[in-house]
Amino acid sequence: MTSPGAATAPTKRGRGEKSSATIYDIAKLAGVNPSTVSRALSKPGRVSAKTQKIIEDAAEQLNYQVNPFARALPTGRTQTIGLIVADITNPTFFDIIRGAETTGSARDYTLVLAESAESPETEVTAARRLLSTVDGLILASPRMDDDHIRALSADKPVVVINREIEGVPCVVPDVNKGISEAVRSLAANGHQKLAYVAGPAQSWMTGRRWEGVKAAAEWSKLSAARLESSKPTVDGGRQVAREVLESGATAVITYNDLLAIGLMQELQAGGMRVPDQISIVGFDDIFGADFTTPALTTVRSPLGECGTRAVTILLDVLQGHDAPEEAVSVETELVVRGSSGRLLT
Amino acid sequence: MTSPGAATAPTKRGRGEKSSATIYDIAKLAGVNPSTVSRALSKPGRVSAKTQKIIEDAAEQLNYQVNPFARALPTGRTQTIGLIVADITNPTFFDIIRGAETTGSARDYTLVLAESAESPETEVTAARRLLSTVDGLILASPRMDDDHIRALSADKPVVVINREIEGVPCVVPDVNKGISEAVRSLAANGHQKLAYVAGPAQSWMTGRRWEGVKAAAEWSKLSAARLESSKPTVDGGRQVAREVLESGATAVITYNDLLAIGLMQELQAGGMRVPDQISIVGFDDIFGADFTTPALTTVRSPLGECGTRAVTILLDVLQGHDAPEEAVSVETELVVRGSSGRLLT
DNA sequence: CAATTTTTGGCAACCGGTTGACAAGGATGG
DNA sequence: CCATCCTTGTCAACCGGTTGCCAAAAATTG
Repeated sequence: MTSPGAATAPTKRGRGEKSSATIYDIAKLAGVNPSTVSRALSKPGRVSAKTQKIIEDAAEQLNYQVNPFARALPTGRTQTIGLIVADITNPTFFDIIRGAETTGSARDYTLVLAESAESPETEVTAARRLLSTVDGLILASPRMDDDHIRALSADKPVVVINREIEGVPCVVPDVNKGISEAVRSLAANGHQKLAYVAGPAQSWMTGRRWEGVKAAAEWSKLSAARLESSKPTVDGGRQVAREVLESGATAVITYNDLLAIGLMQELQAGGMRVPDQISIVGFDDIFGADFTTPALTTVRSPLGECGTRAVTILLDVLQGHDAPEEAVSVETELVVRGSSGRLLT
Repeated sequence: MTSPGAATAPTKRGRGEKSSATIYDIAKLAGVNPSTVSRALSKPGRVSAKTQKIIEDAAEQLNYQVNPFARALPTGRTQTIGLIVADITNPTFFDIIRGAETTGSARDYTLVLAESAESPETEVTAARRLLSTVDGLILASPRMDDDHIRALSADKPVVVINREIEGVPCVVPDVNKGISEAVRSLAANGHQKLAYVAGPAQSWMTGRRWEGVKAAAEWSKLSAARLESSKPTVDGGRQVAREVLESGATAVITYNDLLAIGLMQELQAGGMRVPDQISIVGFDDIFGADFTTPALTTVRSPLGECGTRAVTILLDVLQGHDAPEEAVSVETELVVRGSSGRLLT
């Protein structure tokens, strides 16, 4: 213990006690049958307190760890949940991943991560592959169509984030609160022409957000125009800048923060002053949204909470509880920073 | 086939062909022994081309997928690699995760992710837990001590990113090139007093970077002072701003970009102009480093490549190749953006 | 104290693959 | 044409747990 100095080869493959003990070893040591060990360790109350203790001590002594595969084989339970995101690079998912990982591991579930690279086909493949090795699946902003998702969901529990699908448990930020706050704030600052920069067509959310913006604008008596972006990234934001200018809008709400940041950079590069000449409001409040100058005003979606909620629902379903009938909605809110404000002409 | 219109309940748990076929089903269909099926499917060349074909067709027809658990049980091979990062929230790891996931899934390995929340103990626990279910492990910027890592590495292949450990394969950005570029560039811009803002004490990298800075500064005849930060985040950067000012340095290199961004924000809030009055250089070139105004000059570590290389080495080792004797080093380079430049007094 | 019910532990089959040992069948060589 | 070697498929054991069924033991009851 004290001085490992004379050890032969520290890097050698462990042979001795390393290769983990089995319930058979425990059974021998405790003088009982392997099945009793199995029961003592996984069916609380099934064996007497006395034997339980003996077995637990033996297990402790042998430094026993269940072999997850041996367990999974007959039971199908893997203590593992899968998470598929469209794009690992996209910071929107960072918080979701984090929320899911944290909540999962708090309940002794391991998170398995896969990426679909924004492609519906890759997504389906990845989902199928994962599904066979996990107890349940979380799809964050899935790109595949509803039927595929329902098919997966027929096999094992599935929870969807950022999209509503009839018959599948969903966690969806309720955009309306945040959007109306945003639009009201813009209206209060004297804006009259509003533009919405949309995201990818496969994204269910982009439509949802546009509707919210349209409705809120109507309510506040603003005009709202919808512009399309090539891709929902900083680059896409830069590319849409010209169209924004041409639209004559003085306030822009974008499908996500990345677009907003790119848009702002491009407009500033062209000499526009934000927010004096144009206000920009993003969506999601991703990591880095406050790195910009001015810092980005944005409608925050509690992404971390989405991850957490999704895992919670999933694990509840796995324990036999019913999934919530309706989509679980989490609140969004406007985070006012420097990129939106009064028009100075 | 054509019209499933009259199907009873599409969402019902699949019973029929859903619950996947086994090699026994294939064997029956193909009229051979299950073990022949096993060989046909995993030992190329072991069965005759004719039977091979028959079996493959049958497998196809039954839509066969191996049961990973059944396979893992006798062999120990899981087609899975584990990745442990200190903090999922820290964007430094985003690219590593991404690189690892992409490379892994290209070679049909699934990535399992765990977080240590910056705690050495949690990290050891997570590592132990993961180790039993994966074929190999990647530790990104591990916080646990060398001996723990060697112990893990004695059990299964381990690759370390961002730290060098004798006897364990490592992928480490070679900071010297980037640092000397940075220091030279600062010197060329007339700076004479340099400060380095260090990261957490457990981080092996922070020392390494400080040494690089010290050596390069000496070489370029600059003075270099080392300042400590409370934590390697935006907030930590803000807190260290006063010390930086007091140090009298006109150029600052920080342990990472987060610190640099926080520092810059705080200095700007206090009326300092960057880079006119003070130059700031970060480290890593994380996502968002170019969101700031001015955009952050930084020493880029090719994090994505680190992830990729680590996975490659790991999979090579798993296939029986030898691990590289020495730490694999990937190049760093200075990315000059707006936050560094000539001093205007 | 015997009869009955409840606890508790053991036996053995099973989950779905893998693999060493072996024998039948085919090819080759002397 | 027979001996020999190689190819190819089969048998059976095994990986490490889980679980239904049963019987022995213990606890309860009349």
